Amino acid sequence: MARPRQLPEIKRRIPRQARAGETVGAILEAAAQILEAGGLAAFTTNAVAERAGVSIGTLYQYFADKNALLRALAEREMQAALVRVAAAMAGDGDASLEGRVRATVRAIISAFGGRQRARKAVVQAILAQGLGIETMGPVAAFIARQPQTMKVALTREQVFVLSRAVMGTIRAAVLEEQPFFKSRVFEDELVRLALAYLDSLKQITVRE
Amino acid sequence: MARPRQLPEIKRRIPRQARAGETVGAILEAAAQILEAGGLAAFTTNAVAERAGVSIGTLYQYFADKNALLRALAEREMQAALVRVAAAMAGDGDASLEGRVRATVRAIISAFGGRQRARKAVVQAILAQGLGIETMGPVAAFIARQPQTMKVALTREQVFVLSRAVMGTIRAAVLEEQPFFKSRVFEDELVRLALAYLDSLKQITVRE
Amino acid sequence: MARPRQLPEIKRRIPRQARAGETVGAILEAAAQILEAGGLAAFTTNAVAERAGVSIGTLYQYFADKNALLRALAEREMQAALVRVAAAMAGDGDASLEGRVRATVRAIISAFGGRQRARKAVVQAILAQGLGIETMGPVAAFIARQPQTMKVALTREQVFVLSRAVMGTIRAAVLEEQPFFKSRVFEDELVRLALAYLDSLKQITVRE
Amino acid sequence: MARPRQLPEIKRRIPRQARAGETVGAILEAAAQILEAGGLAAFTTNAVAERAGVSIGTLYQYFADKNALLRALAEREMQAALVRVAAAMAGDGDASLEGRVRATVRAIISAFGGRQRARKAVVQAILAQGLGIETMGPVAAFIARQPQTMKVALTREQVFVLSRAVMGTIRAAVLEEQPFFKSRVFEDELVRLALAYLDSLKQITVRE
DNA sequence: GATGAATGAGTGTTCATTCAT
DNA sequence: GATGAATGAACACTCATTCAT
Repeated sequence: MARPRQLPEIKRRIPRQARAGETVGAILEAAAQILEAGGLAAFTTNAVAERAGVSIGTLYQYFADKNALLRALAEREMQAALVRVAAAMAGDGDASLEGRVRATVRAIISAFGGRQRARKAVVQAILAQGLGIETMGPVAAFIARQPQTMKVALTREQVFVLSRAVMGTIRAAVLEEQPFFKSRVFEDELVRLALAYLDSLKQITVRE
Repeated sequence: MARPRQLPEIKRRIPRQARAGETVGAILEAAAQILEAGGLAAFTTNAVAERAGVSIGTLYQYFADKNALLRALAEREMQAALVRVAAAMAGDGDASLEGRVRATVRAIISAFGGRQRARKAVVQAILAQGLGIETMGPVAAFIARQPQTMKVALTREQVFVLSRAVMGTIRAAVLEEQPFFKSRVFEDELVRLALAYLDSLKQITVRE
Repeated sequence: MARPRQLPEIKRRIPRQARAGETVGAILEAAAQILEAGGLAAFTTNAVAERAGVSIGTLYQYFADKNALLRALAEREMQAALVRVAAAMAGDGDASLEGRVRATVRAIISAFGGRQRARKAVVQAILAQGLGIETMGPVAAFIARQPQTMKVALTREQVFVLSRAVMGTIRAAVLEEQPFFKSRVFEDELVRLALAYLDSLKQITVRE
Repeated sequence: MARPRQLPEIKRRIPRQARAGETVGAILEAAAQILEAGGLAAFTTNAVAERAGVSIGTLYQYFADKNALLRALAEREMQAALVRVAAAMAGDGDASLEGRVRATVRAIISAFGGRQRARKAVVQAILAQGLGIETMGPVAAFIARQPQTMKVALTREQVFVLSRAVMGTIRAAVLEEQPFFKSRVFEDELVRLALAYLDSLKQITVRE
């Protein structure tokens, strides 16, 4: 009959017992599965709770509302993507620009490879919340940092264009479910795109 | 969006009278306004009907369901974008590759410039319906056609990368509401991106 | 996922068809019955809709929320009480002060006589909404007007004490479900209370 | 408030240790504070437990359910009011009828003076439980006893009218949050009301 | 063709209460 | 005795859609 509002907080309760940690994990995993199986339309708090094997009340003990759950999921997914990218780069001996660009592109593609639908839904949901790509920030920032190892100083517009062109193309391939998504050919073209753009910047920079 | 499923048909009734045509137009315009003002959350069939000044029953006389309305709106917007792109190219004397690329980029940007929120919402909604960019196909196809005027034959992956890189970056700027969205600098970088990629293809093609 | 707020309005839709008018009446009647039968605890919007024989959606087509329904009910009840009081006075030939006071007291008591529980619940609910007795204002104002026919000018505190003493006592009898509620003896004491207070005011006024 | 019914018992466990006594006290104080700060809407068992610094489980160790907590609170408040009334009378040398009536009225008013919101909420809640004024009984009984020191024997209806008229008027002032609530003028009128009524009874009694 | 009253499945969310630890 | 994670019935409310008029 009345609802006092609070500031948006992702988690309502910090789990202090071991059991609680498992519960949160189960809920997030269930959320990802629901999203994967039925997209955003099937993503209801009741459905998530049921699949997680917990009561709806328990879900709300850890997540303030539906959006908080979505945000937490997005963060988890993005964190995982970041780890993959970093790992891919660390394990690669090829320190050339192309080597690094390729490793990054590949890591992002493979990060989007599993559970495409879930990721798609998460992306959509995040956008719908108006949170923009900021939530995906870590990955974008990571991409943005790479050119700094070159002698080229990028403007913010150039960083934006480079990172969004690569990620936007990958995202389009995911969303459109393109068959060549994981092919070597596609990867090659993305690498070419990034290198060509960086190369054109270097020439200009040198020229001036 | 709930209820019994039927074959997806955009329009339930083809308007044959002038009055009916006006009604459809009014509904679509109302839909765009609602979307612009309140985003997807405010986009309810009742709200659209009310703003259009028709009864909810009348709305359903022309649109099978909410999604059909959204699809029709997307088509209208895309058609308009296409007209702008074509017009921009026709009116420009600069027939060089850069001239054409720039005109295209500018047309797309300006197409997204008005009613950003509405367009954002439409894009989200279209994606949510799983229709992918196919609905945006005409524009993508248009972009894809341009390189053919060069001596370069593009593979489908290359067409995809080129078109999605440009559109994806623009879309990201829209969705993230970047301040430099309509700046000349941003436009320059997009042009550079496209030209650099095309240039890298030419070299390779020539080489082989 | 989001809820735009609106100003509190009692009715959401003004019924324009005959059918709608009946529906509103049925809903209010059902609300009164539910309240009468089970008190505030049983008063759920779903229960009211079901008893009214309409869908929950229809209820919300006419009442913005649960409180709006309660407010509408309170107004209806208070209006009815007012009519009874006015009618009681008009039909009585005894124009003496005691005659008028007695008629008023009797009308109020009998107004509270039917559907006591419903009235009790309405009163509680109105108070819980923080609307205070203002909603019951018409009756209180009516009471307040009576002494003006005497030669006594009452201060606002005196009007308050007189009206609330009478109504408060009656209300207490209702809420406590006192057995003597409708007895002549109880009525006599209320009349005595009002007359004694008025009399004490007159003496003072005269004196000064 | 839902769930299986049991016999109404206020306290589930009688605290025998000092620590337990403090716990009960802390819970009641927390309950009063919550009520004062946020009204009945904010009064949840979890909120009370949290503010009291005990776990929800502990709260339920001492109070069978939410209503029991409310009842205990009402009793505590009423007891405190009673003490004030008694103290006010004992310390007053003016043993005249008016002196005693005035002291009583003043004590009740001041009892309602602090933490008005909490008291208002308690009153509402008690009424909502259908417990009526019986819980407030001690005070009413106390009031009722006063006239016995006179030579007037009151009927139960007269006791009821006298006590409820005074308390009802004060309660109305609290609930309506009247600005003159603590003014001398208001107190005067209440005293006048009580004396006038008592006086009218004496005359009648004497006459017959 | 148009209307708009009516529908009702479905959603997010709360909170009193229990019980294993 | 104390804890707090878990429960789940219950509720208010929305909105796409239908169909009698």
